[in-house]
Parts: sequence; C-alpha cells; structure tokens
Amino acid sequence: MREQYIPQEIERKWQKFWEENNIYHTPNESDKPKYYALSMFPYPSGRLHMGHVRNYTITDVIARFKKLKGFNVLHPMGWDSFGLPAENAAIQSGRNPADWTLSNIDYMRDQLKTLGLSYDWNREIATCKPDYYKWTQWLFLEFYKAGLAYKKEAGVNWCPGCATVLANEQVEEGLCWRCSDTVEKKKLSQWFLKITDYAEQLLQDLDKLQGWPEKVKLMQKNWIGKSYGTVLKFKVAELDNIEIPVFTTRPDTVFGVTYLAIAPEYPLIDQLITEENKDKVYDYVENAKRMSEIDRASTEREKTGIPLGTHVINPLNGQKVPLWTGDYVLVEYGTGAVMGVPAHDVRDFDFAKKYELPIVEVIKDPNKKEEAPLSEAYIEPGIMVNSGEFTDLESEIGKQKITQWAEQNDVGYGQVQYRLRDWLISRQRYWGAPIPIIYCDECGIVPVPDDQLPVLLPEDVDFKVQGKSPIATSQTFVNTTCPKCNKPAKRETDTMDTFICSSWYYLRYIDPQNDQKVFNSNLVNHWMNVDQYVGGVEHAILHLLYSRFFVKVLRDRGLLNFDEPFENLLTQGMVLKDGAKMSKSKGNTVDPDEIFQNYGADTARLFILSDSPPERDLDWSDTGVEGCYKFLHRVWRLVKNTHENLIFNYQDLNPASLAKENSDLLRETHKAVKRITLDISNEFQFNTAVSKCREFVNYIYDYVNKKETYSDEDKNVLSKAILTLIKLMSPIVPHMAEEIWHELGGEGSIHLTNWPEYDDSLAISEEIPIIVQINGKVREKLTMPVNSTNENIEATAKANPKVQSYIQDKQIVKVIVVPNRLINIVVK
RNA sequence: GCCCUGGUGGCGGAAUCGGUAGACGCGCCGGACUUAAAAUCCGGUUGGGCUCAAACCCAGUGCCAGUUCAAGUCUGGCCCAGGGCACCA
Repeated sequence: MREQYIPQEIERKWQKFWEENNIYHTPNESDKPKYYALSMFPYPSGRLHMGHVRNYTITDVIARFKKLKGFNVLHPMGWDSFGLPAENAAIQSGRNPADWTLSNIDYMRDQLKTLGLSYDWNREIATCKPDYYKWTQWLFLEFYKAGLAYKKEAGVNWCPGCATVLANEQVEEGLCWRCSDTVEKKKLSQWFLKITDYAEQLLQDLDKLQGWPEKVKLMQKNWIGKSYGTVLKFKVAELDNIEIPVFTTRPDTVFGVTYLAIAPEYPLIDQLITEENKDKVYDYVENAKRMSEIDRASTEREKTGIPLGTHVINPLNGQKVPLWTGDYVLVEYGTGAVMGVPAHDVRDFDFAKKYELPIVEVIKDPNKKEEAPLSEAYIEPGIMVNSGEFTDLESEIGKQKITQWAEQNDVGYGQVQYRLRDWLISRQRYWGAPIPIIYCDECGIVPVPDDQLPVLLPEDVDFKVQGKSPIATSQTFVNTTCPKCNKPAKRETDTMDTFICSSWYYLRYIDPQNDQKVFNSNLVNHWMNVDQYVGGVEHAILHLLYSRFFVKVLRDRGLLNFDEPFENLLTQGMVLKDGAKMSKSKGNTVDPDEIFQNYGADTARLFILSDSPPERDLDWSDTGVEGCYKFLHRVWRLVKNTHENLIFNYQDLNPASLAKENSDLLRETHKAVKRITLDISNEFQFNTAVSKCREFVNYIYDYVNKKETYSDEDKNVLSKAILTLIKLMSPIVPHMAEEIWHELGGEGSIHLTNWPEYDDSLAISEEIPIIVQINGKVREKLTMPVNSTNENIEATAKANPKVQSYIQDKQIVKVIVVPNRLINIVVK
C-alpha cells in the first residue's frame, strides 16, 4: 500500500474500471425492489458549477446507499439541451447551435465522470436530439388531440432581450426570468396548453405529496390561487342589452358598491363610453397600455382611472353608480371588471379617496363601539349594516345568502376562480422543438401526421432575424404540402418552450432507445414514481408544476397509470462563497475542475456534504476543503499503519468473550453503523453522518495508539471496525473506498457489496452516565449499569456525598427518574 | 402589505420524546516529534467569578412573559435576517 493518499492516481483508475465493468448499469428486470433516484438534469452551458456538484453528489450518495441496501437503482443523467444560450452563442460566434451544444455536453459529461457519479450512461438522453424531440412533438400532438393545445390571439409577455414571448411562470416581478429584461405586453397569436383544466387536480393532489417540502407545496398552492366567490351582473343604465359581470370574493359587501371599474383593455369598452368622454378615455387607455408591466403592477404607484360617463345598476339594491376604467383592474383575471367597495377593500379605498367617490360602510367591526368615519378599509368579517333585508347578518353567512339571492333572481352565481393561467408555449426562437403544425388555406390548422415526425430543425436559417422565429427564414422548412389535401401549405415556425422538453424526460430515461413509442407504458408504470428527486428550489413552480401537469394528461391519455411523478423531493440549498451567490461578476466562483485537480473528487464530495444539511445554503470554505482532504489522509494512514494486522475475511467473535477494549471497539462499530444508517435514511443528514465517521475514526485511532502488538482477537475486531468504516464511507468517497477495499483483499467492487448491518443490543453501552439534578440543576454525574431500576438510581444518588450536601437539612418534595437519563430531586 | 423559514461560541453547524447545550469540523492556543520548519500525533478552546491550580459556583441558545420537577425544544407577544407572492377583486 502506498505511503500517501494520492487521489490523482486512484480516481481515474477506478472510473475506468467501473466503466469497463459496467457496474452502474441498471437492468429493467430484477428480483430486487426498484428505486428511482433522479437529479434535475442540467442545461449544457459549458462547464459544471458547484451547484451541479452539490446536486449530483447528494443524489449519487442516495443512489449508492440504496444500491448497497439491496435495491435495483435507476440513476440516470441527461441534458436539457434546447435553449437560448446556444442560439445566442451561434449569433455571436457564428457557430451552429447544435455543435456548440454537443461539444458542451461532451465536456460536461467528462466532468461528471471525473466526479465519480454512478450513472447508467446507457440511458443518457439529450432533448435537442431528433430521437428525443420527435417524441416531444408527438406528445404535443397528444395534447392537441385531447383539446389541450390551442392557438389564440392574446396579450402576451414579450421579452425584448430574448426576442421571444414568455409564460406567466417565467416572468418574475415584471422581468424575464432568464435575462432580467423588462417584459412588455404584445398582442400575438400563440399556442397554449390548457393547464387551467387541471388546476383543481394540481391543487388537490398536492396533499398526496407527503415527501415534498411544505414550502414548495405552498408556493404551488399560491400560484394556482384558488378562490371562492360570486359573479354579479350589473346592467348598464344607459344601454339596454349590455351587462357587466364582476367577480367578487366579498358578495356580502355589495350594498357598499359606489362605482364599478373595468380594465382599460376591456373588450366592450368602446360601447361604454359616452360621446363627450371618448377623447379623454382613449388617451387614458392608450397610456395604460404603454406602461410597462412592472410600473403597472407596482403597488407603490398611485392608482389612476377615469369615468366613462355611463352608469350601472346594482342588482341588489337598484342603485345607479358610475362606471370607470382603472389601470388597477386586470383584464386577465376574473371578468376583467370589479365592483368598487371603498369601505371594505384597500385598493378601492385608495381609489375612492383619490377621486372623491362616496364611501359607504356596510360591514361593522363587532369589536368597535363608537361611530367614527373609516380611516382605512375594514376588510375583516363583521356584521352587515345598511344592507336591506340582509342587515344584521354575520358577514360570512351574508356571503351565502346574497349568492343564493343572486342565483334565484338570475343576476349572478357562485364561482370558483383560479389565478393560474394557461401555459403559453410558443417561442419565436430557433433552438427548440418545432411545433408540429401545418397551416393550410383549405383545411386550416392541420397536425403533422405521426409518420412524418420528427419535424426536423432546418439548417438554412438566418439567426439574426428579429421578432420572428429564425426558422421562418428557411424556405425549405416553411413551404410544405398539406397532409390532408396535398395542396401547398406553410409550417408553423415557432418552437416549443424548453420546459416542455423537461416535463417528461424522467419518463424517457426508462426506455431511452425506443424508436416505436414515446416509451413502453409497462416499464414506465414499473419504475415510476421517482422515489427521490433532487434539485434547486428555483424550479418550485416552473418545472415541477409543468411535470405534474404532464403526468396527469398522459395518465388521462392512457399512457401511464399514476397521478404524480415525484414521490419525494429534496430542494438543495445554494452553494455560496463569502455569504453570496457565486457569480462571475462578483469574482467569487470556485471552479470544480480546479478542486478535482488539487484535491480529487472524493474531497470535493466529502466537503460538499459535510458542512451543511442539504436543504440549507452552503458557504464554500477553502479551509473546510483542506480539512476534508486532511481527514481522508488520516483515514488512509489509519489503514496504512494497521495494514499488516488486518484480515479481509475476519471472524465475527462472540462479544461476551472479548477483552474490554475489544468489546468496546465492537460496540463503537455497531454504534457507528446504526447512527450513520439512520442519518442517511432519515432526511439525508449527510453532515451528521460525516461527523460520525470522524468520531469513529478518532475512536479507532485511540484504540490503535494504545496497542503495540495485536493478538488474533485484536486483529479480527480491528479488521471488522476498519472494513466497516470503509463501507460506511463508500457512498461518499467511492474512489478511496474502492482503493482501500482492494488493498485489503477485496475483489470486484465495494459498490456491489452490501451495506453493513448493526445489532441494536451490541450498539448499547453497558454503563451509562446518569445525571443528578437538584431542583433542576445538574449537580452530579453517576455512572451506572444500563437499565438500572428507578429505585436503584434513587438510592445511589441519595447516597452520593455531593448530592448529600445538597439535600441534607432539606425536605424532599419530589423525585423524578428518567430511566437511563437522569434523576431530578426537588427539595425545599 | 400578505405568506413561509430561520435566529445556538470567533465561524460552519450538533442536540430522537421537553431531560448533561455547544457533538464533529474550521480557526486559534499549548504539548510531543524535529537541528528547524512543514506534515503528523496528543491536549485545550461559551462568558464570568473564585483559585497557584483543580474542585466548585453563577450566567448563557434573538428579546419579554408563561407552562413544567425540567425549556434551545412547548404556548403567547415582540425584534431581526432570509425567501416566496404581490393591485388576483
């Protein structure tokens, strides 16, 4: 065995060995129970960053652990390889996006191999390859056939930076999620997926996801945004046949309506303006439309509006109130119109104050006695006043009564409303899966027949074109014939949002080479759900919501038989440096390649797991890395120095017959197995698992330091301890474990063996400390046999001289004994 | 503004059920080895009091109350930090 631990020598060697012997290949058929461990696949941006390293190391340790525990583990990797950076690189460097992407993949695949991850590379996929996107297109057509993909003209989010539209989920505070450019509104005809049809299921099924962080479920719940309310129809006083429906969650406040406001984009707005107001209102509407999303949506900004000149009739009390348009009313939500109740809505209150509209109080705060004008909106429930026949009702009951009344009198109805909008999937970009649709003058929208898939990306395109997809510049692509009537027709030139590609990739890993079907349903039903999904919390809504939607649709199309894709979800924290997110602009990045070269992958893996629990942020620390490197050297030396006294096929000796130091070492071995097994099984507490490895190593050092020579008994017990240690560490530092295993006489691979078992009865000490408290304060520590009786503990404690000094002359009020823990004597 | 999460030494973080607060590591200090240094091995390291030293005592898990024999852990109120949502009617 080498004097020193030199990772650069051993890591490459074992990576090659593992690959040549195909030890991470996962068969579909197996007697063992299945376990599907999955990391969120990366965008091939060029090189790995520390966030990747952390993500994949966590999943790898789980996969290796489960494999040793006897599971048939599926642990695949692939590439989310469509997307804008490739195209931008193409524009800047003149390279083809495909070349750029594929060479990045090659580099990053090497990096992943250098990290020693236990992937089954036979299952690798890349979403930009035709044999993958063929099936993305096929799935789009499934949605189309189900009536879940449709095209409509709509006001959509346009990112000038990316020169494409975005889905709602991809706009963060009015900015593009990718490039942070200010998002504009544009009216365009675009493809949507009807995710709103599944709003209720997506909400309900969150309850099934016991293995998800509450935080993520809550974010999805808020995003779906279910609310219960009532639609009330207001007739326009000046026009006979027009009604304006409003959605409200507070029908109990309808007697407090003093105006009604519609969105500036309200479709019927033209008819609702009186002649003399037309110029002013059109000016206002134009202004509102020009405003950017952030300005418009800001709650800081003062709300504005303008009266249209017409009026509406309150269906409950017949009152005539003015009709306004205001930029705080959103056309996309509810009916695009709101009833103004200044007394009981914060926004309406602001609006009424500004424009001197009346404020009519109709809900009374039951806790407030004296009459005083409202200084702010009262939005809590209360007792209804000034509300005709509903006066004196409790407002929560009033909601129901008024809704009933509206239904009986045909002026409204109860309604459930969701905040979730349909998913806009068209992108005016090249590097994505083309939407497989043909437009024919005769037949209209015609889906590309299955046998003509994939619709391949053309190569004769001008990437620099603005405002439309570069694909539109390819005449060979655009011009085609209609599959129905064979007459000349045009292809759809937009590509799909890349989130579509990533909504089903975990299914394709199961059957990656199938060229007949999207996947074999039986195999998918066998392997799914993903038992453990690991990735960043930034996908809490986007990717995770879309994937859940996909699975539900595929289930309803008969392609699979489960409701949810991801059984358990671990959202790992970020990797920071000096307390801040690593970024090139801050100059605080740490390059994984450099760490691999200087310290080896095992040190990187060990450090990234040991300093923080996985879901928390991790601050990168050079000295921490150094410490991990030293620890691995320490383990190496331990083995090196005891090497000649170690027996690979050691005997399990009868614990009762062992010398004290050997039974102690055996007990520590069982303890270590128990604690590390539990730490990894429960919540993946790798940081505490690592610290227990270190404690165990320290213990063995103590043992070894006291020995000059080794008896046969010593050798067997020490061998068990050290070989067990190596196995416990093998998921975390796979190369070093493999090397030591072979040095000690192992054959094959340590990663194909079994996780050590522990015996609970041997993991317990014979003597344990018992704390003695007097009036709750620790005064003495006793050492007593495990499982001593309460009487025994009490007698021993009372006999103790120090305890005596505290209890003599005092009256004992109470004695509490917690077995194997402590005794508390209460005295007066 | 609303919702969520978290606040423990110089630092990262431990602490099944309420039961020894500070495991393990980093850093720092000391000892051994060495001509010397590095590396290594061993020991110390919450603050304060007392002491030559130890023993011992007091305080201590963001702040203030409470429940309990016993609170980092439970309850109520507050402060601070981080995250999510944000004119969704």
